[in-house]
Amino acid sequence: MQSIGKLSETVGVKVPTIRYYEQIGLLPAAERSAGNQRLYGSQTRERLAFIRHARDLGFTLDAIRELLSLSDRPDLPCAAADNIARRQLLDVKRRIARLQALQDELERMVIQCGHGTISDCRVIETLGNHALCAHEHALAGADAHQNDADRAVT
Amino acid sequence: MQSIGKLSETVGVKVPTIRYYEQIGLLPAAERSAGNQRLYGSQTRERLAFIRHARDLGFTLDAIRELLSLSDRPDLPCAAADNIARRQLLDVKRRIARLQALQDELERMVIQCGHGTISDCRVIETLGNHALCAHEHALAGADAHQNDADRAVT
DNA sequence: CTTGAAGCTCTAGTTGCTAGAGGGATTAAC
DNA sequence: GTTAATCCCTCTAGCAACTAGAGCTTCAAG
Repeated sequence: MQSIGKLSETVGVKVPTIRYYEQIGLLPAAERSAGNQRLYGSQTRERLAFIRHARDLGFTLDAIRELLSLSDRPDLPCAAADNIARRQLLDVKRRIARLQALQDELERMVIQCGHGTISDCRVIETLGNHALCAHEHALAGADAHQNDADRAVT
Repeated sequence: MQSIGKLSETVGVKVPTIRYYEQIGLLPAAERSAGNQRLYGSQTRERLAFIRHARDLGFTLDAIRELLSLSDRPDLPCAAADNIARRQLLDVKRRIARLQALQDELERMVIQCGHGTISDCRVIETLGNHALCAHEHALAGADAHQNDADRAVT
């Protein structure tokens, strides 16, 4: 049985985050010592490691919740888990594509900077006048108004 | 002079977002009509377009605040603006690199899925056991505990 | 037995918005 | 001229996924 601090250390998740996961029901309520301190066994440790790993791969807590409930039912077909992972993969691919467009634009901006004064700064000018852009990045594409997922790229 | 709705439409920023920008001081307090409704001229419209464009390129509101205050002083050297853009570019590059690692890992997970039951699901198994990963993505690298910027990748 | 670290609960803050309640203003049709 | 629809106003609260801090208790080492 480990204290929350030890668990934090071994799994690599901060103490308040572990408490937060318990609070939102991702982790079961921990056992307590005589003095009301949380104690963890190997089962919760593994669950936390699972969460940590999935977070590292960019899954949302909601997706992780789903994956965890799937992993509790080993007899079900794995299509659902597969789908979640595929969705995540698509999401990652979309984000990469968008970031790459941003990278191009930023590179253009930075390269063109003549290091003079603000009044002829390419960075400021390009930001102020979208027409100077090489391509469209988020603006005026298929959907002029971007959605949350697009915003989340930052 | 435009109403907030028209401004929203022409610039492509939602009405509550415009009010929010005013509230946090990114936009000046708008003029008001006799009936207390906001009215906007071309100057604020341009400022908003600047903000919109910079947001699209992934700049934080703080960075945008800085860029805006720079653009108000055309006589200053443009090194500061250049630096902000360079920082942003580095950030984008780091994010792309990290997302690409995630993409690889997710692809491996998905490809190996035998479409059997959860009990032999590669997705679940890989998430539960980080040792199965091909490389290290965020875990156990130079710094075991990831920082905010890494998290922000989602 | 004391001291300092680690733990506890609770509230509030972060970023960049978004949603909703409960009202007033404006405009177009009739 | 009025009425209905649509806009706009302010204010508060909520989202994800934590993080930080206050003010307290418990534990482990010396």
